[in-house]
Amino acid sequence: MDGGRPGELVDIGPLEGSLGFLLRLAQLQAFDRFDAAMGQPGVTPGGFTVLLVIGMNPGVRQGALAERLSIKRAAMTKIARALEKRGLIARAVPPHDRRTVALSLTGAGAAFLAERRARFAAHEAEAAPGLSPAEGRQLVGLLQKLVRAEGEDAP
Amino acid sequence: MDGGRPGELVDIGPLEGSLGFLLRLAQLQAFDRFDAAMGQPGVTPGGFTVLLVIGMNPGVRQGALAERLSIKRAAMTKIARALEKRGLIARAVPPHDRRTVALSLTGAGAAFLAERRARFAAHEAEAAPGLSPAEGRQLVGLLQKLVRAEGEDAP
DNA sequence: TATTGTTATACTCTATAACTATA
DNA sequence: TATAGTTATAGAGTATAACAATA
Repeated sequence: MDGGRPGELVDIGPLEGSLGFLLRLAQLQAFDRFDAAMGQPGVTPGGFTVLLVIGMNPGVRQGALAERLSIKRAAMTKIARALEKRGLIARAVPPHDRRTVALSLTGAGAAFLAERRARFAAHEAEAAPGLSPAEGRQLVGLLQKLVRAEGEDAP
Repeated sequence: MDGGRPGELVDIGPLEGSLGFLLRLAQLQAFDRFDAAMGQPGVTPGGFTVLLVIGMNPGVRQGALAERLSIKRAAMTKIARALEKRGLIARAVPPHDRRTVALSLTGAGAAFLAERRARFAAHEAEAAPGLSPAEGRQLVGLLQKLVRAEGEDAP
């Protein structure tokens, strides 16, 4: 697993300090850690995220949720349908605007979320293996700053 | 495009400081920036990465390349085949171990890479929009530390 | 006309398992 | 038997375009 037998050394040159490459590796690692922490009965990071945010915003419009999470509307439809099919969320059409769909947790969804929320909190607490708590906070702060700069024309 | 009309506010709670969620947003942004910088005639970040590393390690074994880039062998087969089909790399079976495949750039591949390498360097230079150069280096440093801690049992 | 959600399609990336040919 | 590459298959994620219902 060391990846470095003599004769097998591979020089990745400028990738060593490439933000894009490092983000990919970090996300692969984050996925693995999420799976390990949240465990067995099928929750993807995306699905959990959606459940969590619906729980915090009962009746949230499906499109508003998609926009907030940077998920395309078409993709959100699939996610929401799947969660509804599993009985974790309810989808209702409000009378005042019948184009929209309001999302909320079912009892089962709330229970499901409650049970995993503690695991998620623990997962986030030991968020960054190999980094001190201060470094972890620093990393999060830098990423927030980076992400907020997205698409802004005038700094 | 502001995503914040009254009545549309969506509280994402613990996601605000979630490393996994921020990594996803940052990677989406990095993809967009890569596309904008590298432009038109089809190079995915993955394909470019593979080309770049083959260029720096002529004759590299396909499996060693996959391991170094954290790409599964099966996936690397598809990528290498596609690059070969486009005439950008050559695949050769060395006589001393005929199970393996050694990868190298063709003339066209070398030209293709040379033409894009400057663009990539420029892309990396302005790597982190909204971050100062010092913050950018700090972010890269923290990600490197995070990624290196991956799978290590004894710190 | 514009917006919301839906469907269809496609492409990338990832993961797994079974197969082959070599060692 | 072990390894390198291949193939097949599956799933998640993303992106686009066209569509229906509603505003």
